[in-house]
Amino acid sequence: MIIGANWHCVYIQFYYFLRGQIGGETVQNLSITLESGGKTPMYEQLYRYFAAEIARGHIRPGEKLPSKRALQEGLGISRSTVETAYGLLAAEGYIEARPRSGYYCGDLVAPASPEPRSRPAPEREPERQPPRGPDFSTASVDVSQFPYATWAKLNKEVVYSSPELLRRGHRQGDLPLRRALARMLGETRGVRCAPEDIVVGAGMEYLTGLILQLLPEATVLGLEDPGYTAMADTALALGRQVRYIPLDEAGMREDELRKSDVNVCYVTPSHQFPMGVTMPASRRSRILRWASEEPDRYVIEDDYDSEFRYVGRPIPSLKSMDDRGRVIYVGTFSRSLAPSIRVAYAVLPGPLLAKYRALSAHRLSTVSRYEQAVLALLMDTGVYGRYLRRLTGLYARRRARLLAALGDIPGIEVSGDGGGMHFLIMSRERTEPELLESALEQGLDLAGLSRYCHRYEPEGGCLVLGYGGVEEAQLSDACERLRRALK
Amino acid sequence: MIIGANWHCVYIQFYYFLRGQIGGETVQNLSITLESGGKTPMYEQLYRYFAAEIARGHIRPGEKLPSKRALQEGLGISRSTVETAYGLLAAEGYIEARPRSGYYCGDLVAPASPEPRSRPAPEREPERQPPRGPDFSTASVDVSQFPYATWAKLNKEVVYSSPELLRRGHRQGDLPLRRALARMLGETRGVRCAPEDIVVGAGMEYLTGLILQLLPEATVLGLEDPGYTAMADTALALGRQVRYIPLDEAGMREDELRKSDVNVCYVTPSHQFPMGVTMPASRRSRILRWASEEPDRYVIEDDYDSEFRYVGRPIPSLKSMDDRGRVIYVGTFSRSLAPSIRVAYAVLPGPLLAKYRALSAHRLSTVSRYEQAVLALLMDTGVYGRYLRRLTGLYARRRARLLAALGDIPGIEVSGDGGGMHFLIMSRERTEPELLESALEQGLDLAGLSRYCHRYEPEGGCLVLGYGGVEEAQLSDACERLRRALK
DNA sequence: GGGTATTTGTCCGTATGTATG
DNA sequence: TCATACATACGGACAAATACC
Repeated sequence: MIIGANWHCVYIQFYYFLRGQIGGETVQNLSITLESGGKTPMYEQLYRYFAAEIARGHIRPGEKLPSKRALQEGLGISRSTVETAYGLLAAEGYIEARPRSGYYCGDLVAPASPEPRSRPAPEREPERQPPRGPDFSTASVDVSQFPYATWAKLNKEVVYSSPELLRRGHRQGDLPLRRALARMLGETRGVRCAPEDIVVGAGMEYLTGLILQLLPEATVLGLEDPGYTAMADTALALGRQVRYIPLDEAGMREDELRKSDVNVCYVTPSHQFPMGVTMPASRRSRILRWASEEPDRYVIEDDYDSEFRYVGRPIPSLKSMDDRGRVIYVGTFSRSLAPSIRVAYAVLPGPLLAKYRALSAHRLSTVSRYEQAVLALLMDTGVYGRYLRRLTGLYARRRARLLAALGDIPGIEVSGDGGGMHFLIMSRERTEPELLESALEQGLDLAGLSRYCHRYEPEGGCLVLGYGGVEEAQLSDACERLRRALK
Repeated sequence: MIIGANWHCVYIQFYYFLRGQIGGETVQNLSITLESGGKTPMYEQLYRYFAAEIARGHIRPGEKLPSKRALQEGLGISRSTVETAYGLLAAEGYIEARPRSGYYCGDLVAPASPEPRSRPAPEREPERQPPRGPDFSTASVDVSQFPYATWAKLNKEVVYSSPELLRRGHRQGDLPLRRALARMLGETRGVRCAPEDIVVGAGMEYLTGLILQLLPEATVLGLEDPGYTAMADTALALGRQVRYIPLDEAGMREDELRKSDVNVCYVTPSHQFPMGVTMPASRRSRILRWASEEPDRYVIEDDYDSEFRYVGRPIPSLKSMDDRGRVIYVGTFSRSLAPSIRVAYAVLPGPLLAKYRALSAHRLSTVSRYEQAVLALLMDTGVYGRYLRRLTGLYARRRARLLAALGDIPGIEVSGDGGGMHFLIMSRERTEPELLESALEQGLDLAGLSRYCHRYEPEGGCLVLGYGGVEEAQLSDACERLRRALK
């Protein structure tokens, strides 16, 4: 850039939206920089720009050019400048005018394929392939029963209901949703809370990040080992210290918790991930006692997969047993409704709620108000409850078929299958890599337990088998492959 | 709790969704704890629970009770247990059975008003009142023209399009949206980027928080003074150091920036908030030069309100002039579409993108995929572009009327009115509190400049007047009130 | 609005433990 | 010790009502 010429140079952006097709074609970015006061008049710069773009095939035959007014406003120049340029282009057949419709690119001079842009796109991240074999990932859930029609109908109602829903909502989430959540949590999880105690946010990761920001910087977070690795990532990204607390058959060990310097622990009592154990009431009250012994101790209760339980009776949530305000309860719709519905919720104890309100004075909830309203209606009308029950039945049948298929294989033990959408397969005779390899030979991409472990070393090989995403039609085949892999 | 009796005690949560009405009624949480193996049989406990709830009016006449199967599954007990309990209740008139429909609360024994729950709700946060006078807040935007019908139609199409949209999407945001964004940014802001460089997130606050997490912990963030206060809140909550850099009539002062120890600065070049100045190309290139001089320096360009510009020519975005990969470009749909649509986007330079990918290995995008798809369609079909042009015209007319109304008032100066949805009113004769008070006398709740200032002290009184939210019907009245307040 | 799948009260056979004779 | 009755708890089959598409 020549200094001095700067003052005569005005950069102008090209303001224009293609009437594009949705699909796989290459994105074409048009961008002009015009100079006024230079030796080339502006109309000529415009003319040259479009002529070149058309000649290179970046604007293709039949494509609509921006209207004169759009260019005028977008570029901040006079309409006659655009008119002169378009006149030149039209005279030479680059474009043709359709009165009262617009200018369209002519079909005379286009090369066969558009010339590539000068700057190459950076290395593409490979897009996700649709999996061919059965999907035993613990992250997948069944969406085949999703109430599409109801969702679409409620959405339409909600959009047309009031312009108010386009304006700024409540930062903790809109009241109807929080009210519905408070009722649901009371009825299904024994969590007595008011809508005022609830914060709604865009997904569990966002919400746990938010909670960690509400806790003092000196917080030492205790995580389950093995456990949910994303929680560790979130904590470390926020600069919080992390300790790994071993589990036993009742969940996080309270004695180990006491030996550590942890002051906030994160647990999944209803169906521990990945071990699948359910924390019994005795351990729950021990953990609560630990939390109540120091003023800044908290328990983050991730009520993971509590919606799905097949054997035994429900155990009350930690939060429902918490009379000291030591439990931060979090839950999500990602697994009960769909992973792409990014709504999670937290019930905050008073001090944290106050800190949240002070911290996020100017913030809004991170969830679209339309989606909040649809969800609230879904719960209030009972559709969500019925859907949950149907899903539970579906998963229960799927689990039963899988367990039956695995039942008579010698040397294999299944555990953690009382609820949720995954269980563990343990083999004393074969190691995890051996198991994974023979699964891969059957076309099964399974997960080993070790990826969730920090210090813990399982005896023998362990696989974590999620069945939420296994399609019903593939189930027989999936069972067969599993049997062959594990035999 | 009696130790020893623990082993015979099984807690059971009441699993049940009301077929509720949507509305203002008090939330009623029901929750049972049953004991099996004690001396009272379970059906009797159930019976007593419901009888008490009905007698207290917590379950009201005509209300539906949970189905036998819902209770059976939810409580993990037998259906006949529920049946016995319901039979007793029905025999005594508490409830009545409607075959093949459900059990409903009878209307014989209900008290006039429900007995309050034992635990009182915590102090309620006052819900937002709808403002009566004209809304001159800078946070409000005009949603009267929002394409409701198109939004609802596209949403329906999207919901029915594919179950794939319920599954886990791309963590940076789905490709169609990023592709549409890349094209739009190229066309309107000269930002040449690939969809791979874009990260979509739930609102500007979330995204800036994310970006700050990608920057080293030792980062010192330079903010505009006066400026957007939420950015400071976000940075401080994440434990980042903050410096305030003064402005001049060209935006953030580069000389002051150099004097400071800042290595990442946050600027709003297109229409500075709140001063409303547009950073000229010369200052932009100076800021860019500053950023390129040290390896860890970055500029966060918040292209705030760049969509709306009324005078002069567009100035290219900083990002479009950035050939060293020093600019993090961020934008949002909150102001161009609606505040409740929580979608913002960032264009990350290579190293930060790599860090993002490493950090968020297991995360998903925080925006609902349905909403992403609708937005992509809105852009691809040109609806969004046309809507933006219509909005620009609307705001331009509104601005003109306001400026005309203020034009002949002596002692008043207007500035920062070249674009966006707000401008500044300065008075050399009256102080800010005086101005605010006389505005309040006219029923106008205006914002003073001082609330956005850290060290900066404006000469005379300054008001920040946002006109995005002033309703068209109220405009004449609003002008009149303003004139009276400022005279 | 109409066809289909699911939900729901009802009825009924079964199992287990306890009290009674 | 054994037979019987009863109380309590469990789950399958059926047809109507309802929800969902």
